Amino acid sequence: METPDANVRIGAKLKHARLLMGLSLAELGQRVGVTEGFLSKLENGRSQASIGTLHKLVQALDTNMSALFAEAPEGEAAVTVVRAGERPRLEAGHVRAGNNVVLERLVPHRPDQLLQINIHVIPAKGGSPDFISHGGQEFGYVLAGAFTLVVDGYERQIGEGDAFYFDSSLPHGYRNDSEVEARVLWVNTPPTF
Amino acid sequence: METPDANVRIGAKLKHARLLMGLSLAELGQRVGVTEGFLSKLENGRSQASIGTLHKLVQALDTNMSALFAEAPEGEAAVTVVRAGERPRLEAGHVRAGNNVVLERLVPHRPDQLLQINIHVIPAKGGSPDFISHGGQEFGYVLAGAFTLVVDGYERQIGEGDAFYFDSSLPHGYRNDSEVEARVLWVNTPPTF
DNA sequence: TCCTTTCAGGAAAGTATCTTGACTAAACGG
DNA sequence: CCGTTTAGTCAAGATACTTTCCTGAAAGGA
Repeated sequence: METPDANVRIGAKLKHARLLMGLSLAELGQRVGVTEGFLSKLENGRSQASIGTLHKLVQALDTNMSALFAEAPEGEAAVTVVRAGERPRLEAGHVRAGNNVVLERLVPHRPDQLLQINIHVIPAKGGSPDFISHGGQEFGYVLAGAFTLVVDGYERQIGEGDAFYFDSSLPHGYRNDSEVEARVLWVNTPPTF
Repeated sequence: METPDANVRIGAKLKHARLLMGLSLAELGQRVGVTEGFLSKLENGRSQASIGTLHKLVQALDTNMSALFAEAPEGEAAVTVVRAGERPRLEAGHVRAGNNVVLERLVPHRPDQLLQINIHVIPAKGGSPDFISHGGQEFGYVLAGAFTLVVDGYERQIGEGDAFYFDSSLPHGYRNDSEVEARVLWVNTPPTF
């Protein structure tokens, strides 16, 4: 009847995983076959899921049971850490994702978020599907490889270790003419597409 | 539909400032004396505010007019690129710089900047001088090495490729207990433009 | 066997936030 | 005056999440 912290802890992890995937309760519920309301209860520790449902959940959320049940190392949810091997990879569902570009989400997507940060993995000969413009500013840092950034009609070659910065209202896009995959850490603010 | 771009730019800044204050459209509207709906339109560049309303807005949002109206540079200068070998290195003059920590500035410091991004080079056995707290949110990505992040009195080991983010209002600092230098890409959303 | 209890999960109403389209009233140009 | 803008309101709508109440199946007793 009472809700021991165990439920709250695993609920919080479920929520975190879901936000990282950029899913709403309804979307996740549809994929897993449970209702929005039940998921809400789960995330807030007001209900428990069966093992079967939990299994489907961790699969849909790209996690595993042991991660879910791992004792919260210390209990402070104040800092969110996304470990190197544990980032959800999004191949679609983002304006920018297309033409084989894969995004690795580094911060969960939530309404009060000021920043939106992903690693854009641009395959050789790949690029953004088209040019977009919106509010805010953006920044990038090339972790590996090189690519061509196109902003407001001007092209620039950006290489490993280089950083760039521009206003999001200018039409922008990119492509990778090289023979190797490029990995770019990309920061947007504010997250309005 | 004269200058849609300007409206979008200002709108984005307004939204950013509002999120920084943690206000909803309704709350801000109540303080300033306009409706939720109108604010929504403003933030999305679908309407313009009068000077009077704008003035009340910047006051409520703790900004000023000139920051709102600051324009992004035009043409080729629109994109700022900082090449890998050409970053200014700051050994002092920054709140965070101390105890041998060196900052490599990735974006030039300008008044209209929404983001502040540096690579923190934390030497072995080095760390931030003390704990600070301010407005906004911050994010980091470990380029190399490992270090210990301390937020709200709670410690976490962060390794290469890991990412983290937290609310800047929590007291935070870091140190490097390891034997090798750590390089962390650090993103701050400054409380003012 | 019957009765009770428990609980995973559903249905749907409720709440909060943001968006949008239709409208109004005041300013402004001629 | 009169037509045109336009800053701003109003209310409906779209999402996303929460909560209350209900059900049906399993698991006990006794």
